[in-house]
Amino acid sequence: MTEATTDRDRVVAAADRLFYARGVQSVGMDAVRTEAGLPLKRLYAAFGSKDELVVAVLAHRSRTWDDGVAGASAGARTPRERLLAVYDFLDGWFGSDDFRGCAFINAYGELGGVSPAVAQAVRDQKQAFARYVEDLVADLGADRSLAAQLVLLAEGAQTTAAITGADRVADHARAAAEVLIDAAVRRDRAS
Amino acid sequence: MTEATTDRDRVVAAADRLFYARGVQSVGMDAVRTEAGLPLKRLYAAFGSKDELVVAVLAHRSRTWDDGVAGASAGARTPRERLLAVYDFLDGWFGSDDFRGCAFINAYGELGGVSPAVAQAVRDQKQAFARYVEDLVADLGADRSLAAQLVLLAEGAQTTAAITGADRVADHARAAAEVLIDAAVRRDRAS
DNA sequence: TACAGTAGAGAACGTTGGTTCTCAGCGCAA
DNA sequence: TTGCGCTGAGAACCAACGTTCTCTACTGTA
Repeated sequence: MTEATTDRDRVVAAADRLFYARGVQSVGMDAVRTEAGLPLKRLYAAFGSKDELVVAVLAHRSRTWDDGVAGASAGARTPRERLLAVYDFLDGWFGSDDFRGCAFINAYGELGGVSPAVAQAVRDQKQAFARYVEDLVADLGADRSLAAQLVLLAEGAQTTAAITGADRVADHARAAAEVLIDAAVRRDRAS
Repeated sequence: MTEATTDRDRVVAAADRLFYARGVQSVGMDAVRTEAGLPLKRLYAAFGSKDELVVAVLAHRSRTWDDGVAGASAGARTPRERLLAVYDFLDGWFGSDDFRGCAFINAYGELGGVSPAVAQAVRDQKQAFARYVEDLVADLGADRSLAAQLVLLAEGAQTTAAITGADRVADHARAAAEVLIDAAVRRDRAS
């Protein structure tokens, strides 16, 4: 059981690297096997099919995202700071060498139309993030629609950073978020 | 030459429908042929390879997007209205039955890592849109960073609407855009 | 040493996909 | 009418891929 878990981890890590860099369908199971350094038999013992593996990779990415956001907001003291920490997290991520956009958005574009399991996994992740932002907005005492707006900025930043490769994308998102938060809080106080 | 042009149009329209609904790599050339109602020979006479076809489809989408945005802003009188018209255009698009996100973002996620031609086509489209917004922001007399912020909202709206299927996504983007525009104009006046 | 069970490496299998080729049928000039 | 070039339909071809199978080598045990 211990070895099986280790196999799963190794395969997921390898597949994640390859899928993220090249897309899912451009990567054969043989490439995954080579990257994981495992015989095909053990790969298929760990995951019965490529579909299963894709879903497992997305689940792993989901945990990584949650940890990253949580880590970035660790030092934040107020809901406002915790909200803005999301964009700081994005900023760090965008700067990494292998950054190629949001793996969930990429997977959805590639497989969402043909794989219900993938589509669902992506929806779950996006819903969880929206929920996270909504809770912080609620803590802030602002209107729920602020959360939707802040989510749009985060999503847009991810695709824009991936495609254009521009730096300062996260800065723009953060600056916009500040304006929106302040406006929402002011409106809230006024009413 | 006339027939060749018609063939190209038919193939591009057919491929666009299929690629957009299912992703590029999930659609075989045979399916394109069937959808276009053309013999394979004429298909390959019009486009030498699937890669060429993909690029042509993106170019076609680009024109469609430009026309859509231009059409939505036709009745707008001020730069502010023209900027907000972008989100009205998105709103109408999000409501269409076959909506499945931004074809460029989808293509980038699927093929950007392996096809330089696709990656470039996507970058070109996004850059053109950014330019369009920048020009309007300049007309407005606001700071250039406002344009970057408004682009993020539009991009985020497209992916969020596609994945979550929520309605009112474009409304949230538009509302946020109004706040950002007003704040930028106010800041501009103050300085 | 002899043997049973297992694990690794990669061949093999069946399918699919992109691309090319074949061949039958048709319009048309002499 | 006869032959010629072209067109359409789909078979054929080759490569790649997901998945399974085979065979060899090795480990541990009596």
